[in-house]
Amino acid sequence: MDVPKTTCNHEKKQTASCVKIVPIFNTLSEGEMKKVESHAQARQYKKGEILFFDGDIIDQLMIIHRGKLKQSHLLESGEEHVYRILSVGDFIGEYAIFEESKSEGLVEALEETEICVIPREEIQLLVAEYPVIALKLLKELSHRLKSTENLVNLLQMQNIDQRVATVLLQLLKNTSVEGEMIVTLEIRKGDLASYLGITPESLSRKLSSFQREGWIHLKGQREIHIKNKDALLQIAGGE
Amino acid sequence: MDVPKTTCNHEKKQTASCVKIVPIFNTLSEGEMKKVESHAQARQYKKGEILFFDGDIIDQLMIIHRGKLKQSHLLESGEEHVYRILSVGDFIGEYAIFEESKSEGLVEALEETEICVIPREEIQLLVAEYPVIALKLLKELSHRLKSTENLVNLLQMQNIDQRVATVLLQLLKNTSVEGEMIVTLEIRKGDLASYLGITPESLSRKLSSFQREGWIHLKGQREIHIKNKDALLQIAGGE
DNA sequence: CGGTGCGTTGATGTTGCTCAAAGGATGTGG
DNA sequence: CCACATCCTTTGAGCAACATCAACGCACCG
Repeated sequence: MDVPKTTCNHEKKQTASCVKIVPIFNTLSEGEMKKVESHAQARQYKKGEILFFDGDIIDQLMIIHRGKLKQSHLLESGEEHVYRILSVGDFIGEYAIFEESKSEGLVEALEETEICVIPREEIQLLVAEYPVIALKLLKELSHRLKSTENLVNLLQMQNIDQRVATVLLQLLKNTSVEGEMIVTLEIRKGDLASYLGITPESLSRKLSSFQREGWIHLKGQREIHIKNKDALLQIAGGE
Repeated sequence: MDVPKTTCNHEKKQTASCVKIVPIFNTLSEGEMKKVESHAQARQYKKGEILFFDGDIIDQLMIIHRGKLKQSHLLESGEEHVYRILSVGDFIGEYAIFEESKSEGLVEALEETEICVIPREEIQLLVAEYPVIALKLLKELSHRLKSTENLVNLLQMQNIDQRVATVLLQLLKNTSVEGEMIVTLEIRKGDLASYLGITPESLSRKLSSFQREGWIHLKGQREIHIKNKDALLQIAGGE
């Protein structure tokens, strides 16, 4: 069961710029990259396709080349807890470098997505040959750990206003262009609510109330204009 | 400000078994360990001492040799959000391997604690010379990431019963001996509540109610006997 | 013996979840 | 290109759960 479950799984031989785009490898020399590429394989998924179900065995490193993925925990009750959104350059399966491991939770394509796949044995060889890859992975993992700890901090906030204000400020920092006071959501609001550990209804209400106060302006379904950053900062409180 | 802030900071020259005990290094050969040891320095802290305040610069890898540390985010409001308890073999400052970084949050000794300190430049040299160390670090970080994602999943649960039941089961798995149905808390309940993102009062009430139901039995301030694991499993729900 | 830090318990109020229904957006097939 | 179906979001009303505030108990330590 080491093959991702998909309803439609196109194998593509063209691994072209797949490796070059990725932070983990992009400092290697031209020749080294060629070598890595020879081990990599491209794979494509359509929006809504499931790459892995909870418990599926993962024995390969997978790096996003194009598109977006969503990682979530699925509870028996049917609830879905989104805990990570992956974009170009992000990867999953790093644990497979050491030992066969199982997917904790669901991995789903949020849009047309292309990934690079490097089997376990191959990545082990690569890491052994180019120690710098291990360092790159290490740095990447450190970053991920930091942002996950950030999410923990956010979730430990007891009231919703803080969480929503904080996440808006984070999104503003991470996804908007310099100085732009516009947040563009790359996921639906329901998923954002799940990420925040609240119900979609509560998120909707909170955003409406923020808008009523004049802190923000909701435009369409995916755009949030920040009108009063200071107010949000104050609500977000510490950190 | 690269010196940890402490009220009482004993430097000890005896780095004896400091390195050997630690998972990151314990697969090195005798000679290699000697070399690592020559770069390491032991440091001791008393219960309640603060190793780092939020924003302090960290440019060294620090590995716990004896004792326990607590990492938490401190909010302006005065709230403390505990997100990690470190025991023997755990480390902080792994990010310092790449660049000077700031402490996110507070690091405090929960009891008499001794750590191994390896300055940034030295750990960089060691990693360059022994690539296996990078792999060890990588594995360790993967583990940490997993458990942090676990915490996220726990915090995204909307009702408290689930969180408390889940954490009890986790503690049972991680801290108790084989088959023993006893959880021994290594932190005070207030910190556990913070970890769970709830108030100490709520935790106290929930534990009382679990006891009333007969699921658990509270003995003293630090011992929780699990009387009905299945009931807890059912409450914990999915995952 | 008095002080301090932590845990428990009680009363009360608010927050945010639940259930339900309607409004928009998006996509598909005729 | 429109009509319909489906999915997502919003809004409303009611209620349960949890936070807050406050007082008390208890252990540990000087």
